[in-house]
Amino acid sequence: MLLLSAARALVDGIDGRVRAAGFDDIRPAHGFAFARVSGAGATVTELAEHLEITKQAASQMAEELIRKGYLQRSPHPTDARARLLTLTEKGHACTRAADAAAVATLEPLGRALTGSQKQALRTALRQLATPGRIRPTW
Amino acid sequence: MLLLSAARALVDGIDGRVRAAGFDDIRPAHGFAFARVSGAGATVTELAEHLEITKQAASQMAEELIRKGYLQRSPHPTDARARLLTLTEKGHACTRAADAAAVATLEPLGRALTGSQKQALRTALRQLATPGRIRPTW
DNA sequence: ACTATTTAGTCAGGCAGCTTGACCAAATTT
DNA sequence: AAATTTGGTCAAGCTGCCTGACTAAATAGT
Repeated sequence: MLLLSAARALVDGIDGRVRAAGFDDIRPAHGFAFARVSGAGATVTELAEHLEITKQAASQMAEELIRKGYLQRSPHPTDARARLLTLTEKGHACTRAADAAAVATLEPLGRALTGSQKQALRTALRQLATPGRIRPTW
Repeated sequence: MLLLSAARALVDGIDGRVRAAGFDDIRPAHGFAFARVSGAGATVTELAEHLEITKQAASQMAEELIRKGYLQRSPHPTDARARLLTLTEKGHACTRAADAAAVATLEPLGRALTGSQKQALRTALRQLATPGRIRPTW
């Protein structure tokens, strides 16, 4: 229960700060999409695999984020079927805000724990976490 | 990310084991309902508050869990408007299975950590967790 | 080189789980 | 005893996901 509550508090904390920063038309789930698209970009199919949803659902989400100005589509450099999704400047600004929000949310925790406690925390979470399977969909 | 992944792994682990135990017609969200209903029981309104959803949604969920044999309705002892939701024997069996599933899922973690590491983990999670707001709905 | 299969993506329709709004009956307040 | 609040349901609608069917480009097989 503590673990679930902490996870929820983290998501709520980040979401609240991101919204407060002016990005109030997106949901936490979109953050997981941004994480995959940032960097070299991603195709709809790659996004779908990362989020563990169907291509159709990923396509809809991409459409929404494009419409809202966070993503853009460009022709894929090597595959004429595919189209590359990348962050717009607004998308980059939003991920920067999310990073800052995460830091701010975790800051009191960072101050409250000693170095060895942080280490123990990482160890425990890593022990439990399954690689991949990040996005909570329940 | 580690924290979210760990939370997801915990939920997936419990869900998988509960399903494997034969309770394959319910979702993790129902576990949070059982937690509130178990004990002295609860009304639809109390359930709604606990799950942070509307009364209508809680009513539907209760209806479903009654239909599937996990809950039962009885007249409320002191309020003729209200009806008390309680666990059936099947509901109790399911919560026992869920408890066992949680223990089994966390068992490797328990073996891997020293006492002081467990203590540090609790401290850290408690620091972050908001009282109430357990159910992850994002 | 030509056919067959796979892969990236979209269109269409449907469903589950939630919402808001309107309402009734019992309890509580004034 | 009238007015308000509270517990619960009915009805309708929305959203985010799903399955199924399809097109076009890439890749594999012969």
